[in-house]
Amino acid sequence: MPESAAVALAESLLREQSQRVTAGRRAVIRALDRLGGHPTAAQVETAVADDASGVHRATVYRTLETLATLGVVTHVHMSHGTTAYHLAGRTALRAHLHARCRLCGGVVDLPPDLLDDVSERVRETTGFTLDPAHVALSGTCAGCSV
Amino acid sequence: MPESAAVALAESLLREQSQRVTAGRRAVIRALDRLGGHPTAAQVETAVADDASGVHRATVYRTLETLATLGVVTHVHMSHGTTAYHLAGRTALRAHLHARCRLCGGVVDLPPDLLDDVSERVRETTGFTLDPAHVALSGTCAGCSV
DNA sequence: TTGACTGCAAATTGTTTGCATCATG
DNA sequence: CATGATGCAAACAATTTGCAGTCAA
Repeated sequence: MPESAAVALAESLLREQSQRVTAGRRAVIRALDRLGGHPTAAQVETAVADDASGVHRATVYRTLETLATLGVVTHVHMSHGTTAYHLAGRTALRAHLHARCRLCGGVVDLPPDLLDDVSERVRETTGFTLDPAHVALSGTCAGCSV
Repeated sequence: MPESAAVALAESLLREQSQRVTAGRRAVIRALDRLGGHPTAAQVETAVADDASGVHRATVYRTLETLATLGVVTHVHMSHGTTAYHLAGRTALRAHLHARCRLCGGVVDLPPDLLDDVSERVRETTGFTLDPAHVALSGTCAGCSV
């Protein structure tokens, strides 16, 4: 998906759900698009400040939460207590999984179906329904394992 | 493992590694033993206060960290940013996994080998080495799924 | 005795909230 | 022009740190 297309899509998703497209929200969406990867709210805040200054920290958090509930962005909780966000492309019918390197903090994407059979097994034996996309797994990445 | 045995074991593990056995540390260990389950640092703090008052919050955190590095306790990071602890029994050759209900906050234990083949697959394909015991998986428990 | 451990208070980090004001739809 | 979004400042929760005093070994 080309860069600005993701931004346009996000804005139209807002309008579809009769949400206001404000300068702050647009700045957050642009920042997410520009940053790519899995930025934390704090990183988005910094990026927004670089772009369109005057957008307050609280607005960034409120906007990210709103966008998440509208399905415009996806969020993952990281092991050390922060939350990472990224734009949910139209093609992302299902959110992929994440693993975060405990040493360098880098995040790698994992296939969405990675834990399907494990989830099934857990549900059968314990009644617990896993939602593996909601938290990042932990470990050490290839670069840090040397 | 009987209750006081776990406490005695923890203290001897401290001595073995030439660490001081102080009143504060003992209170933390007793609290962990008494609480059972997967208490957070804040819950341990409260329990310690009930038992032997005068132990400071900072001491509880420092003690839990020390005990963790010494292998006396195990810790798991929860999705909402807290950390849960429990005494690492001698028999726990390998730490089991955890899943936390996003609705009620309850923690269920999962078998240690649950993600063995998934981990293997991830390592082969991406070079990332998972450590699945380090973070709690997320989802909804049987009771909250109704 | 002495260095590790503790208490205290204050700083940090990440995030949220109440309220008055502002601007989108 | 009404309602929902924003800025601001202050509250928040969980955790950490510097420092001086204390105590286990």
